[in-house]
Amino acid sequence: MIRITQEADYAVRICCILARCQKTVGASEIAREACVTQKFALKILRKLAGCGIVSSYKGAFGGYRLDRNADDLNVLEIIEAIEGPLKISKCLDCDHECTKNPVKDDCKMHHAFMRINDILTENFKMITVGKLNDRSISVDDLTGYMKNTE
Amino acid sequence: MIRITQEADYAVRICCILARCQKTVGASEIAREACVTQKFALKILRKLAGCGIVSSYKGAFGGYRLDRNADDLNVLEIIEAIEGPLKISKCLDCDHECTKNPVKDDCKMHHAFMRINDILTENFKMITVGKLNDRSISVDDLTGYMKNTE
DNA sequence: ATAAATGCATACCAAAAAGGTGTACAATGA
DNA sequence: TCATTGTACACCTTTTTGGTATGCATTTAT
Repeated sequence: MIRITQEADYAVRICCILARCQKTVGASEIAREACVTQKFALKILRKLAGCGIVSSYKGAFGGYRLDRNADDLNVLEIIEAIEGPLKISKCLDCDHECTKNPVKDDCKMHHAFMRINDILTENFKMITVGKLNDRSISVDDLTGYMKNTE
Repeated sequence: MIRITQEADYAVRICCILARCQKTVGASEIAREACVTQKFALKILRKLAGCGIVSSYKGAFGGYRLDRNADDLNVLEIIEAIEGPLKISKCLDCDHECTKNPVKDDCKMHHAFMRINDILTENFKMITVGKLNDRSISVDDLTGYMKNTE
């Protein structure tokens, strides 16, 4: 159903929260802020930590801290940290295998999906955590002018 | 995982096949061409028929026929015939309810997702069955120049 | 040292969605 | 009138999603 997962959605929200805090925050507080259970927050935070988006600190007064500048951290990175590389079709999973069509050049849909995938990728990349947190920014400014991939 | 369903993928392929045939084709032949079981093809074809994309004919020598001009039938319509309206986030499902955030204007992600959704919609709309079938068209021509939604 | 506070790793589970099948029926046309 | 086709709908199985449980490892305050 071409849909972002709840987990990735939470991940973006969590990054926004951490960007606003600018300090180490415990998982329980993050979970409360993001309206998600602590267990689930921990699972998400571990994935973000694994990709170098957040740093984790153990022990008393430990927690997580955003490891990146809010304006350099984009939504694509966060989504891919949770869901893996963005591929809108099985067709794009492996370079040498199209759905029911082994010859890549014979599968026009492969090219079509590849193009849509690029467009989606580019646009997620343009939305940064900084922009999401900036309440003064207008909807149209979120992705900026569309780049033509040509 | 932000992915087109296999069913929608088949649906597009089936429309491409029907566009090339230009005649009434039985479900069994369609299924064979699309490399899918007949039962599943029938399910897909019924959805396409329900949306007026194909017409169905019962009885001996019955089958399905594309009810639209290949150049006017775009991939968005086919996907939506199968999966329903394109909504990349739960956030967009109902106008008055954002995930864990009842006040729409407080949910920046709502706006971000809305914008991404529009971009995706526009681009799927630009890919027609005619273009997919036209072997002389280049990858870059598939969606044409990107429109800025501004 | 040691206890409390925290994160880590892994396995597990339930619900939902995706992908697909079975059965019985209805319409058509040769 | 019967073979051929589609229709309707309920059902099933597998995969993905969303989330939990358990036990362990690390850190810091005291």
